[in-house]
Amino acid sequence: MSGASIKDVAALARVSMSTVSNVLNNPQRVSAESRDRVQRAIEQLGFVRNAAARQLRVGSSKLLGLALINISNPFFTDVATGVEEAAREAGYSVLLGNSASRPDGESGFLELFEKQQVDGVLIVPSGDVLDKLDGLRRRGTPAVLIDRVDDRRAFSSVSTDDLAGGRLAAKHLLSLGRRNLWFIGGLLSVRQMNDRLEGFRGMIANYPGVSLRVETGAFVDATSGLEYGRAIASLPVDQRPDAIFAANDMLALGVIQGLTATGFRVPQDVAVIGYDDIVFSAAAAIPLTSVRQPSRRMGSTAAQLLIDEIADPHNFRPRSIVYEPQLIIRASTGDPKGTTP
Amino acid sequence: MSGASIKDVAALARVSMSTVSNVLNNPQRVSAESRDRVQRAIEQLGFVRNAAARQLRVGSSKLLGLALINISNPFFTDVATGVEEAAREAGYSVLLGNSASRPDGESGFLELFEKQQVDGVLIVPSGDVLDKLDGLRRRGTPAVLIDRVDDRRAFSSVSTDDLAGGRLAAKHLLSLGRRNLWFIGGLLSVRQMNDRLEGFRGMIANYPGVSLRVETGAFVDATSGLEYGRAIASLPVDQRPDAIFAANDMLALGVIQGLTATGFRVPQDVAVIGYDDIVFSAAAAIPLTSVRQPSRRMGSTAAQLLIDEIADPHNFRPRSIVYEPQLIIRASTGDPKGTTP
DNA sequence: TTGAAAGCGCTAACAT
DNA sequence: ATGTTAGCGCTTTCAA
Repeated sequence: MSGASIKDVAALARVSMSTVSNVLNNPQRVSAESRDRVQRAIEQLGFVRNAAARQLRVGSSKLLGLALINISNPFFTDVATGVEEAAREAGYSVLLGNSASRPDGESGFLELFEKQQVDGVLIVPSGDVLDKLDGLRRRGTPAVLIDRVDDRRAFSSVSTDDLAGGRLAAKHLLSLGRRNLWFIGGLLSVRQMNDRLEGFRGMIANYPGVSLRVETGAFVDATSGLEYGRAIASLPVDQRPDAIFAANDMLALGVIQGLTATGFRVPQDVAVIGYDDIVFSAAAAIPLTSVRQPSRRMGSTAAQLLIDEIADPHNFRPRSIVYEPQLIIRASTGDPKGTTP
Repeated sequence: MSGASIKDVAALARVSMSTVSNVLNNPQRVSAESRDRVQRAIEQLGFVRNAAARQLRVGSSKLLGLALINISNPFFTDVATGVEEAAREAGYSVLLGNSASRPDGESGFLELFEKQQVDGVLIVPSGDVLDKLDGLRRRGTPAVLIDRVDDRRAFSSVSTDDLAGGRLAAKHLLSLGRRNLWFIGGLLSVRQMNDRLEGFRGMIANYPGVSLRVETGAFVDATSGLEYGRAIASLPVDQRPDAIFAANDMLALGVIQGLTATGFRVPQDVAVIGYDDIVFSAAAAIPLTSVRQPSRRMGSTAAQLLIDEIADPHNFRPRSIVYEPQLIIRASTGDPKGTTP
């Protein structure tokens, strides 16, 4: 029924437990003959090393924890793909946590990660987890932030310049002649959100006669976007926007659906711009203009930073890597062909 | 530096290790006073239980392993969301594995799962893993298949009737008057693929004068779809399809992009139908007709089956739950409005 | 109600 | 080259 242990393998191969262990960890120290016998015994018994026991003894699990806000958003799965690539190359596996699935969100996962003795944590923070991460680090588990920086520069981070991203979006909409702008996003306590808004606002400040309305809520998914889009129809005409900056593409795609469902034309009546440039934005009904983040690269870079820190915790200096966002113009803000890749 | 152990907590609270353990596992057996002291010590030290040690002793990890083919496909993340919901309710956490990220694919993950001592495995199988799963079960780890059945009925499974799905697709295209049909999919050794094709083929057999061409390859993602779509332009006119059934929506979305990029009109020149009905299909440039699978429910049902089996392995009887697929008609096969939700 | 001690499976220091 | 043994942190009898 239950799995075979090193003891069983040793008995079958007529060697000691440490020889089996050496076959597993230092094959060169073992004679070819014993090695063969052990290998055969392992196969015969279907022996699989018990990681719990190994971890307990060695202290390291060769596991990285990755806490994501929402696994349904392709931006995050791209990040995850990047993380997995870099992790695999360095011999690590990744424990993927989807905060949305837990009532206690990301901090629930941090605790799971710590219990599971991961060697390090990667996190796309939404709530206020920095204190928790401090605790983790004090107890020996390093962490790297993805998608936002740590103002105190205590943790390494890999992010995109969200202030610049917000400015890019504003500049583009303003250059199109739009003057009644809306920002739609999630909680402004989430740093990324706030920065995108601040960049947006800052650029607008240079233009007199432009109005900005800020709509924020708890959710930033397609469904909530749809509701925002629909709600606009019931507003007095003079309160309607002629352009919307949505804090991520899922939200933007939903907003467009809501707008078109209630008879608005995008971009003629309302231009819409998103953030992240997820893969589906290019192929959307109305191809979406978006501020692109190099999601996959962010993931692999962050994993690399973390792995370096794990390998040499003493010489560790926090590093903040900030990528430049890139504006991808498509039909949702007026590119007539909408064919930009 | 490194984390505190039960021993440290015991020392600080001036009780024995077993009392600390009891506070953690059987609080009612401990006097209120000791409980308080222990709780304070735990907080003061930032103590977090070492899961490795606990697992080693108890044998159970309260972890479920979920092996997915490709985390970038929303169908799979929907399944994962369902799994996580059901798992969480039952007190389990899930270890999410993305086969695409490993050279050894899913079997690499099965080994990781076994090493990590998961209590059970959920898998959307692509390769031939049934032998591996047999081994796992023999060693005490049950498994449930998602998205396909086990012909030998040795494992429980949750799937959609892919034969029926294939027939649904064929019937729809034929009713539209299409006569030169293509099937585009991945490896036919993958059971789901093969069934979708067989259902498709079976329905076509009832119609004389209809041609079927089958194109299969290693990948079933948007990129490979794009290439298939493009390639059609370079074919002699009499060899071109007037309808394409793609084995999943990612592929279908890619095919449409490839077709439109080379000047074909969808659905006028070529109708395209996908499979899964991922969330982005409704909002695509040309809204995609698709065969819907209840992805999230499949995930939660599968997790439930697995958890039941873990709870009572002796009374276990394999169960196969098969959902009926549903045809969702949109513009890519001619619905003029393309507004079906 | 509490404590002492054995042992889960593995590795690593030490001995042979 | 191989074997013996202690111990990682926890839970769980069993005794007190």
